[in-house]
This record gives sequence, structure tokens and C-alpha cells, in this order.
Amino acid sequence: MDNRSIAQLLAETADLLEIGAGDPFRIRSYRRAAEAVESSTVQLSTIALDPKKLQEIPGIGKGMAANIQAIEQTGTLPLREELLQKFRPTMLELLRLPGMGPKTVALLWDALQVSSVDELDAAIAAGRLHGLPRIGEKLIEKLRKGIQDYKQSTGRFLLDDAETAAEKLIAYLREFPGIDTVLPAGSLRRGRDTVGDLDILATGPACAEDKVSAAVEYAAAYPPAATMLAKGQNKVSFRLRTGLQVDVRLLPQSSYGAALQYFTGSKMHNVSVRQRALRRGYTLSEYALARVEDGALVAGATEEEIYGALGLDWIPPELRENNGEIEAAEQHRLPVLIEERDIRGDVHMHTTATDGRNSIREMAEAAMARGYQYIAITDHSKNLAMTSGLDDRRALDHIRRIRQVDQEMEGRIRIFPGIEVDILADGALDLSDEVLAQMDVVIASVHSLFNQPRQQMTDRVLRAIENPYVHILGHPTGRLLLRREPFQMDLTAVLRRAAKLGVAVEHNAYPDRLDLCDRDLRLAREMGCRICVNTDSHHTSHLSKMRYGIRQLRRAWLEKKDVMNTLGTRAFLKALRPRTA
DNA sequence: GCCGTTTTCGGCCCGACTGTTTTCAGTCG
Repeated sequence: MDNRSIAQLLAETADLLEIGAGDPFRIRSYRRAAEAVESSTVQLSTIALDPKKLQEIPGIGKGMAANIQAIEQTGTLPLREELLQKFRPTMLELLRLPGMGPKTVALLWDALQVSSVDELDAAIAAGRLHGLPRIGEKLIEKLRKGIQDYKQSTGRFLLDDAETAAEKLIAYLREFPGIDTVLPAGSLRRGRDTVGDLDILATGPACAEDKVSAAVEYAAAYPPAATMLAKGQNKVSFRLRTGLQVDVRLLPQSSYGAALQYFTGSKMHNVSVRQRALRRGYTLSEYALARVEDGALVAGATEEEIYGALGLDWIPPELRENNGEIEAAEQHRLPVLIEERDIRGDVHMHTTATDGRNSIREMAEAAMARGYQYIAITDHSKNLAMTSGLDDRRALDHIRRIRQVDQEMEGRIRIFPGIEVDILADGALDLSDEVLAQMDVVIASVHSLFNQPRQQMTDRVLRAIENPYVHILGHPTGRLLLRREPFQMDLTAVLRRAAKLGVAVEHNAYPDRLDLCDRDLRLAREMGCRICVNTDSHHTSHLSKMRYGIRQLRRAWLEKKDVMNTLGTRAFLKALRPRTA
């Protein structure tokens, strides 16, 4: 089993223990273990039989090592099964509703035998929640709205989950002799935040019409396939254990480009392209671009030749949403989109000084290994007490340590001192200006204002970014900071002000919180904001999250020049010089 | 349940905010 699945089982066990009002410290152990497993660079299944090795991971002790072994052997762990006898598995989905925690789940179960989102929905509609202790009108309304959002989001998979599944399947298909090209199509290829199902297209000599059946059989025998849905002449559909539906299509080389274009979509983009083809006397299908009058083949093997035959530059999949990309391709003015290799640095990182897992030096070395030229260490300030956030004095100490490591690196990478300060309820920041003035990167972040009325929150964020020492507004795009609720703030006003003040807005690459960010990024662009793409890394392995951030930036048509972190080190420093008040 | 010792027990990141209260529980990061 992969680390992520193991981590999920451990986290679910923690949730169930919490609903059952178990020992809070034991619960935290399960949570910590889940995090440790998820962020481990070692594939645990390879060392699961060696309890000593497992226990070398911080947060994994004797009991947890045994749990992990049980998971590897049986696919679950005894405590979780035991708890599921007592509670219902659907209670875990209740926890995902905003405003809903373990205590409320337990209350609803005890009082009303409500154990799922559907049952809660019905109970609210029937007015059965009224009169329960600590449950008033506002909470009921919040839950009602949460249920609505939840029902809209289910059935889709986050980009990184889908991509991981796709990578494994693609590697499997490539092993078949005679399959040489395998690509994902659909919303995954377009880099959408969520993916409904997986479209995988393969081609090569083994996919020729007269011998494709062997390859079809091979695809159908993919071991992780849990349920076979359909098997046709050149197509296989199945569902993975996670519920993700996968369609594999094996296509002759001559029509691979047409199929790739067709199955990549989006629907609206394809409608426009096909209309364009018709205007030029062609017809475009999933098999080929052909002349209408005599059916003669014009193009089909590659996307480039299809777009080319229609007088268009090849359009990056992320832009295929019928948002003006076709006109831009016709006039040769498609933007040069940012790519992973354009990233020179990351200016949002945490270390063991607060809630990070690695030291300053370890973060620097991990960044160097990715080819970065600079990083900024931006640990939390004191308001985030749970992370043991830094107060003025500790922040100054931290600056000294960062500068020291920077010197030790002897220019192989630059390390700048920074801070992620919190915006307080009155819009002030929780560290003094004297300390902020010494930071190269000051990120003003919203952590505890999320539940405030919209106007109040907007005013406070606006006030916070007026602070002359703030360089970056943390977490505004994608509303990624909050797992379950979007910010209640006037994002347009905030972004407009940020642009005017020269405060960059941060786009964090959280693969597990992708939502709405595309829209927010477009808005940021329209408002003229500089975007600063960061990982908010708490662990060296988090640096790999950047790829998802890049996908989102590409979808929002952000060009290289729009993205602050693509600037060279000197320009970066200039950009971050404190603004004058 | 983990960890580190002052080693076999007692600590374990905690403060802000909301909505419900009439003094605080629950959720959140």
C-alpha cells in the first residue's frame, strides 16, 4: 500500500477516536504518525517488515509500527475496524463539513442517530436539530450551506491524486512491448483542480487495428483495477479501489493526435475548433481532420499538425477552455507560460523553529537540489501559538541563525530571513515594525480572521497590507489556507489595493486544497497583481508541491514575466526592498 | 501512543474567534 493510503487510514482512526472522545494525546499520536507517513520519502511498504526501520521515523513508535505492519498485511488496522463497529464509516464525511467537529458529530449521533451527510440534510429539513444543546440558527444555516457545497464536490478527485494514479498506470502500460506513447487526456491534462475520471491514451505498433487485442487484454489485467466496467475493441474501462474511473484507449498512431485533441477537451474548446474546421472545409473528429468534400485525410497523428492545418499555433492544454486561446493562437500571441524549470526560488518555508520538520540547512539543501538560487525562511509569528510562533526576541535570534547558514552556504544558494506574520483582529500585525524592518520577506497571512463578517475581514486585511514592511499578502489566491471554507472577504478590493501598493500576492501550491484558485488567479491577474508562487513548505519533500502551483498558474494564463519567483536573484531582492511608508 | 528522561513515568504546540451562552464549549489553524 502506498504511504498516502496508510496515512489516510491512520488519520481516519484519529477522527474516529475523537468522535468517541478518546484520549486526546493518543489521538494526536495517530495524527502525527499520519503526517509522518505521508511526508516520508521512503516507501513504507518496502520496510514494513522491519519494525526497527519503521521506528526510526519520528512519530512512529512500537505501537504505530505494529499498526503499519497490520495495515500492510490486512489492508486495515484492528483499532479502526473496532471503532467502525461502534460508529459508522459515513461519520467521517460529516467531519468534512465546515463547523462540524468530532463533538458535534458525536452529539448528532447520540441525540438523533444521524451519521451521514444525507441523514443530516434530512434532519435539518425536518427541523430536528432545533433545541439541541449549543446548536443555534447560525450553525444550522452554516451546515445547510456546507452540505450543498459538499454534494457538489463529491465524485471528483483532486489533481494530485488523479495524477499519481495516472503515473502508475502509464508506467504499467509502457511496459507492454509495442506501446511507446502514453499520455493522460481530459481534465487531468488540462490541469484542472479536480478530475472527474481518468482518460489515458496509448499508441504504438501494438495498437495497430489488427493486433490491438493483446494490448487490450494487458490493460484490462492492470492489477489495481477493482471493478471492470467495460472492455471493447480498443478501450478498457475500470474503477480503481479509490473509486476513480479510468478509461484506457489504445489507438493507431495515425489518429493518436486527433484522439488526444478530442479527449483533452474542453468541450467548449473543441466545439470552437470544430466550427473553425468546418468554416475551412474540414471536419474534425476523434479519428482525424479530414476534408468535407471527399473525406481525404488532412492530419491526425499529432496535435501540432491538426492545429497547424487550421491555421493555429499549438495550444497548451491548460488554456483549452474557449477563453480566447483560439484567437490568440491564430494571431501568434499565445502567452509563454511558466514552467517548473522557471522557478528559481521559494520564499515561503518553515523550519523546526516553528512547525516545520527540517532545519534551515536541510531546507536550503533540498532547494539547492532542485536548482533553486535562493530561498526565504518564513516561520510563523507568535499569534500562531500552536506552532510555537516566534515573538520579537525569538524572531531576531532566528534572523541571526538564518544569516549564519546563508554564509556557510558560500553563495551556492542564498538564504534570506523572513517571517509569516499574522493579521490580528484589528488589522495590526503581531510583531513590531522594528523586527519586521530587518526581514527580507514579510508575508502577512490570515489565520484566525476567517469567521469574521465580510466587510470587517476585508477592512482588516486592507489595513494589514498598508504596513510598509509587508512584501507579500499570504494565501489570498485560491483561498487555500482554509480547508473547508472560503474566505469571506472582498477579494477584488484586496487584490486591487495589493497591486497598487506593490505587495505581491502569494499563490501557494497546496495539492490537497485545490479549489477555486483558477478563478482567483485570473482575478489577481486582472487587478495587476504580481504573483509569488510558493510551496509553504514545512518539510523538504513539500518542495515537490510546486508542480501543482505551476499547473494552476498556467491555467490562469500567467506568463513568466508575471510571476515574481521567476525573476533572477538580483531582481528579486530589488522587488522585496521595503516600501516606503 | 510517542518521547525522553530528571528512564519505566509524566509530559505532550495553544490562543483567537464564534455562537452559544449568561460563563464557555467547540472549531480552527
